Amino acid sequence: MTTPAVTRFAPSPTGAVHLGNARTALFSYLWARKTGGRFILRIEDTDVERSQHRYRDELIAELQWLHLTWDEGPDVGGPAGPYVQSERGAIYAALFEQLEAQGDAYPCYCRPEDLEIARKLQRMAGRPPRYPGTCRALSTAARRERAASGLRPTLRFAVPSDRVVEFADLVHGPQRLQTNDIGDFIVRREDGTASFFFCNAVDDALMGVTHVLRGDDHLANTPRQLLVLDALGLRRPDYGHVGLLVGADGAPLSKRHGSTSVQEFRQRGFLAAALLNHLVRLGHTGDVDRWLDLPEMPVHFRPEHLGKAPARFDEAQLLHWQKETIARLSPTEVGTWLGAGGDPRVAELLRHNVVLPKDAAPWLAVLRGDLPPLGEQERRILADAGSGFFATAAAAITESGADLPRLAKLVSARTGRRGAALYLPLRLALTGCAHGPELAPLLALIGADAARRRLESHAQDP
RNA sequence: GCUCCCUUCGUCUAGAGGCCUAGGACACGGCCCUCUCAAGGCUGUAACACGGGUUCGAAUCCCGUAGGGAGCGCCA
Repeated sequence: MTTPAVTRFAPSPTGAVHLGNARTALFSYLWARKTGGRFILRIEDTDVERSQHRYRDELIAELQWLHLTWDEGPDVGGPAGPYVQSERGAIYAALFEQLEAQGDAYPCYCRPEDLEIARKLQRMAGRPPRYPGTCRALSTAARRERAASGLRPTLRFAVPSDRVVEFADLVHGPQRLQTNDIGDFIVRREDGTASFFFCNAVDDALMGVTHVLRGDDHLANTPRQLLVLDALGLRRPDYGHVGLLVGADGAPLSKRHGSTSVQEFRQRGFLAAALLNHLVRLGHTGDVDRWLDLPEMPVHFRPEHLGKAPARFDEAQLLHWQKETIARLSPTEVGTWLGAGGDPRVAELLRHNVVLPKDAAPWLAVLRGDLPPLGEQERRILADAGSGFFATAAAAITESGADLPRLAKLVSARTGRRGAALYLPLRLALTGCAHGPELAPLLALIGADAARRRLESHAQDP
């Protein structure tokens, strides 16, 4: 358990960082930190169509926001660079050559349209859609002929027949798959770039990755990658396929579930530590229930407790960790989190009543003197206290100032009211709301003058 | 269609044949504390998908069924 694990996060810069990806990144990060190993960031941008620089920048920004720091990566370098796949063409080229020379790969001249048709036919015939092997047996002459006619081939891996690929999945246990169930797959596209099955596996091996944690959706594809690695004589990493992260309805997380990217949660005002605390419990159980700071998470991370079943993302639970996180923020941190940037006393006052920054708005309005309309029940409580009560209170505040204990003492002595009968009408007159933050600091912030005016406004009515 | 994977309270999960009249956390309800809300303390409701085996004994092992998911791409 103490052998240092080299793990990685290998996103493709084709969109915002999804929660599911963030979770596997977190698990990988924790594993490396737990064992004193290394955590690598690798950018898988072989899909030139969809990859964008801004996504890469965003992705890095989100990981930094989460404080998931990497030891090797595109920005910090490292011994196995470059860490961006689009810059690793030369490395792949040599490997393609080796594969071809060994007879483990062959050029394929089939056109996408033809393959599409073949797939359809196979499906209709009730057979799994697989590459029929058209180009596998092409003679050298035939290959030359096609090449001469200007066709640019892809490179296909020649999957050996009648063999069984076995591996021990870190979370699913022993796996075996017949090679006959796997069609020859493309390792190099027509444009010369490497395909996922190839470069993803190869880079893991080349970068010394020992443990690959990824989503369940890759489980069935792992044998292909193992085949490539074996053919190239590269070391197989251990693979762990964690159950997918799904929405509340059990369907794969998508836009219709609301926020699904790290960015969206950050923009809504969720704290990184809150997100981390929720994610670390999705499809994983540590050895403690309590809120954890990122630096102490590795100790409590238990790879053997990674789950196979899909986990539902439940915002109610995220909210809980958000509250826990807020409770641990320093006053200045609360201030910056709430935006306003202003008074630390305001931040301190609101921190227990706000889970997202937007929740602060009504209270900031109350401080400004912009009270919410009174409800039926609130009016009844005010009427019950009576205008005399508020006249007394307004008079008392000129003596006590914005000092609640003193004010309460005076008003209590003069009206005989105490407890809820005393505080509730005061709170209502002052804030317009029956519940909210502590009244004493609230009063102090409202100030004696504004408070007196609010009390007086209720002293008029009959 | 074929192959593979998954299935414990509403949710996240503990559980690796007897320790389980199934434990914890979140959510929900009640009580306490309290000017209110939040927090905190106590407490309650609530689950082994189904059907067969194996066994003295099964949430745990085996086989089926159902439901869900993934893969079979010049996406990753």
